[in-house]
Amino acid sequence: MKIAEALQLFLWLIPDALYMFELLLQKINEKVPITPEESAVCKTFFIPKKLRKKQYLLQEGDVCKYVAFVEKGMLRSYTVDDKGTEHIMQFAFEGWWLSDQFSFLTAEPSVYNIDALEDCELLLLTKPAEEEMLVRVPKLERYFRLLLQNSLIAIQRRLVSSLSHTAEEKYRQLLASCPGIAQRVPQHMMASYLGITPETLSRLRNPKNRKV
Amino acid sequence: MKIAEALQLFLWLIPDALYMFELLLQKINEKVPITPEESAVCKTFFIPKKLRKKQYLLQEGDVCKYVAFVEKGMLRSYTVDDKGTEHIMQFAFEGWWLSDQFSFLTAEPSVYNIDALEDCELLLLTKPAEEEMLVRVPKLERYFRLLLQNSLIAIQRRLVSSLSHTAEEKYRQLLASCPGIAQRVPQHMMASYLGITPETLSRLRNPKNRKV
DNA sequence: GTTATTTCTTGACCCAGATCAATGTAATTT
DNA sequence: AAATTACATTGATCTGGGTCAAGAAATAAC
Repeated sequence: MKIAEALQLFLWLIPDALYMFELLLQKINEKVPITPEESAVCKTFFIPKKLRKKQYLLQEGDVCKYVAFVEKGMLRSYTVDDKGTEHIMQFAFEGWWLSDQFSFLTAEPSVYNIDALEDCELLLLTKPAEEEMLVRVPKLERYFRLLLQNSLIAIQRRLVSSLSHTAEEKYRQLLASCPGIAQRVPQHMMASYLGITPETLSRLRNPKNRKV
Repeated sequence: MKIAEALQLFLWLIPDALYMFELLLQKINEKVPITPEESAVCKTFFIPKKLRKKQYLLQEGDVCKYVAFVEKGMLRSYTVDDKGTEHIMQFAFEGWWLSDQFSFLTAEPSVYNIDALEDCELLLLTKPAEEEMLVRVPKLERYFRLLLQNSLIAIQRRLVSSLSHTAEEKYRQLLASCPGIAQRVPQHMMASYLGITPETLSRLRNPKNRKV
């Protein structure tokens, strides 16, 4: 608790870090209305962190110590296979959470890399901080359960899509579920996310280039 | 609570239903050791149910009211697309849990069907029963979190596999992660689970039939 | 035991998407 | 501004797995 109080004081002194919580609190309130007092308590548990483009938040082999809330910027998680090919598992934009749940929960080394695709402002939460926070603001249990639920549904939908849809259908579904992604993410990364080659994605975006 | 007590008494009168809890309690104890008293409390919340082969536990459009623990037998969950093709999402054997988490949690109509592939003995848990049980035996919170965690990891692994492996690799991975499945599940259902056609699966099982 | 269904195998053929390769076009770096 | 490096397009060609069709085995039904 001493550390949390010191952090609170620290944040007070740095106006820049103050409005970093805006989006987080807004997102929480959308699902679980909380009082200003609870908001204040909540804030004390997060570690603000800025990440420059291309910097790692997590590297394969390390234990994932944080779940990250994205206030600003964009990240991705991915694996690298034996041939050196990257396979993107997830993107995360403003208002999204990202971590390796498995490594975070079990404290086993992660098989994922997470890095910044743009300069980022993050709010990090450690396991002990999360637990203490849930004791102090029990309402948030619900919020975190909803998050887990949503990610389970999203990944199920993606699995079905990858098993029974064509490349084009998968691409359309991605655009629909995440509008604006095409403007921010390089094409070859979307291809990796969809499990298709960059060439195929390019072709289906420019129907003129289709084979005869 | 009255209902739970009545149920307890009822079970006492039917020796057949008594040993139905063996596997469940064993599975729980593997992950979260509980006392005999806690076991006894735990038992009162489950509804034993037998299901004949081909009977439904859940039909598309209905709300999923139960999570099911499989004491005996085997089930599957699946969707049917607009062309009438079945897409199998999951199998569940003895010692596994099965439900549509999304429908169960949100009480919205399910998009899945769940039916029995063999005669089954199940233990059903409703949402209110689950909540009450977790209050009475808080240790189980951990058990259920572990379950959710594991299913998230399993589905992630399957997604990676479906995006970047060949049909043969996916099949091998299925056999490895679920030994004995080939002896119990019809081949065309494994094909559906893997997102390939029955013909392709047949060919890769009999390498002689490979094309030249 | 015979018939009907369901499941599995095998063949011939086709196509979506991969691979290989070359060129064009931003972005970064120096 | 020139030079690297990273991304995107386009073409030519190949292939894993799909589709269609017809038997063969195995189960279930009567």
